[in-house]
Amino acid sequence: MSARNGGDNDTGGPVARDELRQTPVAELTQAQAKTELRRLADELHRADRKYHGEDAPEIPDALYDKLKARNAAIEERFPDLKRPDSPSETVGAAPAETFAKVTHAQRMLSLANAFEAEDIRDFDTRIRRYLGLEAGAPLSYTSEPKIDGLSLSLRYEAGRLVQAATRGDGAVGENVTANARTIGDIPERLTGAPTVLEVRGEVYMRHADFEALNARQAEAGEKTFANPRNAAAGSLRQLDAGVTARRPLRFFAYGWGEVSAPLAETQMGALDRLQGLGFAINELTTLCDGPADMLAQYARIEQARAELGYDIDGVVYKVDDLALQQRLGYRSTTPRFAIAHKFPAELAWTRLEAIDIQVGRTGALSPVARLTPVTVGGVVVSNATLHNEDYIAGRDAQGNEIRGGKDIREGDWVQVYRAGDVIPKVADVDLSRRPEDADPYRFPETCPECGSAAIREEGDAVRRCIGGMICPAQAVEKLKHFVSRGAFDIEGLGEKQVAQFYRLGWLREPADIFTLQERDASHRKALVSPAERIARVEADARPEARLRLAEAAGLDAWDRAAVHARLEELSATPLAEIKGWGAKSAENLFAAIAARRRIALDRLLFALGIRHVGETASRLLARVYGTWEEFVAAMDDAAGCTGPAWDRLTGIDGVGAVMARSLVTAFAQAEERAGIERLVAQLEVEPVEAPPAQQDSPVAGKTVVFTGSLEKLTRAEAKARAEALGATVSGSVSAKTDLVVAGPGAGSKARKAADLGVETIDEDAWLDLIGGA
DNA sequence: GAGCCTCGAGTTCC
DNA sequence: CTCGAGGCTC
Repeated sequence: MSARNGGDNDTGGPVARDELRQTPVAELTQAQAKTELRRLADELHRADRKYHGEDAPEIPDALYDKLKARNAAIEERFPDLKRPDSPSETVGAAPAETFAKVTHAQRMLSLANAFEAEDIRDFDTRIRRYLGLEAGAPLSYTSEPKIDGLSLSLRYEAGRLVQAATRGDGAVGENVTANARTIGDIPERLTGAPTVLEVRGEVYMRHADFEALNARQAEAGEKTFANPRNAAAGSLRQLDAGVTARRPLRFFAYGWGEVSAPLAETQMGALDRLQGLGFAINELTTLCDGPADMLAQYARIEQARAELGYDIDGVVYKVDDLALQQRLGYRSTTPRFAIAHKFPAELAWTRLEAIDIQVGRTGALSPVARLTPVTVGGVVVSNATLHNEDYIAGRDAQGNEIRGGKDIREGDWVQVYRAGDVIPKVADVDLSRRPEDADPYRFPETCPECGSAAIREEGDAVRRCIGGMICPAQAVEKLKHFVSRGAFDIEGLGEKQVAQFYRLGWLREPADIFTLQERDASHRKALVSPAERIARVEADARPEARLRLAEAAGLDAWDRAAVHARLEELSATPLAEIKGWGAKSAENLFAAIAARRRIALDRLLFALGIRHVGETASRLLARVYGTWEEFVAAMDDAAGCTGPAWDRLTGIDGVGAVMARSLVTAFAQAEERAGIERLVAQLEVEPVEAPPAQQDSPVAGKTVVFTGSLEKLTRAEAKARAEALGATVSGSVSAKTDLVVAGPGAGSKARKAADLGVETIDEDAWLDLIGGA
């Protein structure tokens, strides 16, 4: 147990023993319960307040946990007595359901990965080439262990910690300020820091602390964590900062975001500066003078790994010179000046019990390995992806043998690892342990969910079910996609609910969502009769199909008559009276659905789930066509895959022939089109304003060319923005070009611009010109 | 036509 | 997170 955690329950002293001699919860009277809840609330709140900044907490952690457990038990037995200030809710700060979102002043990027020595040498070569350095020129890098925790950005203004945010998707994270303040390694105040300073680093948990925490959790009857990283993540993301305060979290600083004044001229200098300000910097951080030195340092850190006392998953190298870092800049998701050299993934052998096929929303048949559960990298894995047909067969997309041509069979012993420490994959097969009766796996040529043909297009890696909305798996996945975050994002209608409603026959397609309330009011929710639902699953050879329907109907086992009766009953029962719903949640659901009848064009386009058309493409299309009517007309006009409408579509930067054909086909096919029309009939589609071409912008009427890589904008965005400001964007530089915006890596176009005497500026200058935002 | 970069789609476990 | 494939640049 760490020094920070007061002690074990048996060291709790008289108070603890007294607490434990309480009346069992089951025997409490109402009045006793009420009194005790008040006392527990007082005590726990006081403990939470006292905990911060004092060496010795008022009560030991084990007792704190017991009091909290008792409070929860009493609340469970007497829910009506639960206090408004219940300690089981958020302590201190105003109760919040989730963390507030925080937009990072500077994006928190991830790092490119390297696995081999070769990758590191390539990294060095690439950087030298990019910077135009000669082979022998000196170039140093910092190296430091890559801590296996979660990244955190700390914002200090005038030396005070004002905000702590998780990485999130890099652009927007979660505000965990109250929690970060409870971490001992994170200073509340800095002296001598720039006015604005964002410190970035990793929150982690030491092995010993992790084990002590798990022991405590187990004793308190709460869930234990699979590994220190999960424990650290789970602890930081507590809505109750009082809980975080009791978790032994630590913090290493490794970088920074926005700063009002430079920290130093080198990476190493900046880290020293951060250390001087009071941050912990990893003690294994060193300076390397080239790839050979970096690899030697990698070997040293790998050696030291087992003794460190905390998890690391590789080594990070960064160009030391900050001016060079700036010249190298960033790609869309990673800096060019840094790379993470990952340790080999942990491997584990286990038995492949079965190969199952899942059907996705596009009809893709994906094989999933069902494994005898095995621990890999601290997590128990029982499923793993097998990618596709070729991967199982031991062939690559060109039909060449891979992995020595070992085909994977049910019953085999397979080697599993977690790619990027997350996604379990099957890496290898032990042929010597293959059972004699193992047959080569035959990839199905019909859809296991609906029996339709599953066809593999020429040159495609995946086999797809052609059943469309006939296929229950595709229908459910389409519905899930429809309600997902970037699409309709209907509160109270998540994956579980749509799957359930589909099984009950209440929803067949997205349009049905908007008629649900009406059907609910008339006590006839089912669009598919119970008899039909039952016939459907009885036609399915797999017993789990029946079981799933029975479960959706709220039964434990398949019994045709009972299922039929339940389906009838549920269809006729208002949602508000169905178990697990209630008046308020039903009301909220219908309100949320109604609120989404008005939907922005880009969300609608994404929600349709047309192949190759994702979030980004939907946004582009919406900006170009503006309104639903305009968009549909364009799809119809382009149906022949030729003509001006087709040219306009494929002329959009980011839309090629494949996506265009996919779009046009979706609107031309009678059934798919009818489904779309049924949906849109329920909606009011908000136009997306292609910001009106401004006549007065500094670039209005000019011809602009973008070249090289842009860092703050995608090319498509840059083009759209420039056009919105009245500029014409061209692909090649000519005498007619007014302005060239050249990012790093610009080649022939920048040279041509120089030859022609065309004005050339960099991306930042461009953003200044058009007014930033 | 090759090579790079980004997007889309599919994946697991908590 | 990773793979595959689409789309763009050179």
